[in-house]
Amino acid sequence: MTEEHDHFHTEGCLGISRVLARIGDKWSVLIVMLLADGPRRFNEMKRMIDGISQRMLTLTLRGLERDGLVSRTVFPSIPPRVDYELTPLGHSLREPVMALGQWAQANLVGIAEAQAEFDRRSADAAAEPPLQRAAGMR
Amino acid sequence: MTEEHDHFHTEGCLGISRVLARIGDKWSVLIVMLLADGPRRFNEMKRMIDGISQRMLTLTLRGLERDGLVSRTVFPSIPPRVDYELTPLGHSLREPVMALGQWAQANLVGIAEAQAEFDRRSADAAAEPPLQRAAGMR
DNA sequence: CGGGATCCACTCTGATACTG
DNA sequence: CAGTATCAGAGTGGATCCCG
Repeated sequence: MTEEHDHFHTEGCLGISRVLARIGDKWSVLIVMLLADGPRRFNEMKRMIDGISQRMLTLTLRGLERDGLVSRTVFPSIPPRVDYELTPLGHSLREPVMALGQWAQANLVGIAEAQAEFDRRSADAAAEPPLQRAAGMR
Repeated sequence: MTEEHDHFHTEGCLGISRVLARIGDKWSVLIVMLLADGPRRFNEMKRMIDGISQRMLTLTLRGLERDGLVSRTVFPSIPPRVDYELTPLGHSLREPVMALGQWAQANLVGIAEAQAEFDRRSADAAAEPPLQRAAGMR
């Protein structure tokens, strides 16, 4: 069942990769956080996120629904109405995600600084001649 | 700077997408967890993870180094030796990641069950005729 | 040993058009 | 309104070869 291409101490973090594969995409977390306030309709969510295409909203909601994080309720009315809502499991995911978000905000500047310095040093390294002039290239 | 294609309550979760874009890839978390035990050499890590290609190991380490999560130390010996180590920032990331991992493990079965039922219902839906037989479904 | 460079396969995402 | 279907482009990851 569980493929073990990583054979160190898998016990501690086998599920992380799984979870990250699901919520690590571009929209899942945004949708979960959006649904945290309560049920939403399809186009309502589309408008609120609006960088998202209807395709990705559909696909992401399907994935979340498949994993039991989101429930889908169809009202057979005219016009049709479909509500998406966080399941208890989906709500429970909010806590660790929020923790990650708090870490992110707490360290945003630190990361930005590290990036800036890394890029600066990379630029420096690229600026100096790539050839060895140690032998006295005349 | 910060593009706002999501205009709901961005304050609460703007950094999450950033962080997920970094650690949400296939190997970053694995590497961070691996380095949690202490410094490791390049090929040593490659052997321990072993599903990974040298390319992705290099790329992932570069990304982590750029964000200040991992430090790279070169020993100019023969053969060359390079150690990778978690920075304090990298170590601090372990906590929220572990929280996510614990959530994952706590809910692995629930997710698997949800997936199984979803797939089962999808199969059912695909099996029955795609045309409406509503006129006679009493 | 620790990479860099290149090529290729696959996936993910978005844009567009059509359906019930 | 709430999707589905198809296509095209970008991005991601792997395999291979090469270099210091």
